[in-house]
Amino acid sequence: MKDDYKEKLLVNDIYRKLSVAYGPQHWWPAESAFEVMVGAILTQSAAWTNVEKAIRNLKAAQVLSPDSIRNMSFSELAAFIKPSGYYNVKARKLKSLVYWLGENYSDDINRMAETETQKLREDILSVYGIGPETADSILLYALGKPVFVIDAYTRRIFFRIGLIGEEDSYNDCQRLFTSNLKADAALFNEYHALIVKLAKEACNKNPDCDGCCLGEICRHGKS
DNA sequence: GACCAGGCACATC
DNA sequence: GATGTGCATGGT
Repeated sequence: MKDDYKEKLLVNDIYRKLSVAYGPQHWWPAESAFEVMVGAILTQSAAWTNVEKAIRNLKAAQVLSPDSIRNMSFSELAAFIKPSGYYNVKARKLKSLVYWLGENYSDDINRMAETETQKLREDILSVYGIGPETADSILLYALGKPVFVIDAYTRRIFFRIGLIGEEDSYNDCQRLFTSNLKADAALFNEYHALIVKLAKEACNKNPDCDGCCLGEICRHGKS
C-alpha cells in the first residue's frame, strides 16, 4: 500500500475515532460571526474560560460590535477584555480588526465572505495581530470557509502519531488535512474541535499521553 | 508558587 | 531565517 494512501486512511480514521469517542462539539461557541472574530483574537495564548469573561463584559456593556469597539477609548476596551490576559496588545489588535473591517467591508461580514478564500486569507493576515491560526479560525468558524485550523494541540498530537514532522511549517501541517479530507467546512470545523477536546481530556488525565482514545494509532511514550 | 492556556509581533543575531 | 522575548490573567 502506498504511504500517501495509508496517510489518508489514518487521517480519516482518527476523525472517525474521535467523533465516536466525543460526539459533536458544537464549535464555535458564539452568537455571531463578529463574536467569533473577537474571540479568535482574545483566545490567543489564553484559556477559553478567561475569554468568555472578557466577551461577557463586552456583551453586558452592549459594545460587542465593530462600531462600538472603534468608538470606545483604548483604556476602556482594555478594561473590558482584561480577564483574557495581554489586554493591552489585545486591545490594539481588536482596534486594528474593526478599523480594517470598516474600511474594507463597511463592517459587512457577509460581503467579506464573498471574497475568494485565498485572497481573503492574505487580506486578513495583513491585519495587525492576526497570524495564520487566527486568520484560519476566522475563515472557518466565522465565515464557514473550508480552511483547516492548525494549533499547538494539532501539532503535538499529530507529531506523536507520526503524521507531522517536528520541522513542518504551518502550511505543511495544514496540507496533511486538506490533502486527505474532503474540502468540507463542517468536517474541518468538527475535526479541529475534536482535536482540542482530545488534547484537553487526555492532557488533564495524563501528562504523558495526548491520545488514549486513539487506541493503536496512538504511540504516546514511544516517540 | 509554578505552570499552563485554542499566538503574535518585534528585536537581535 | 531562526531564535528569543514581551505581553498578563485566572485556573489547577
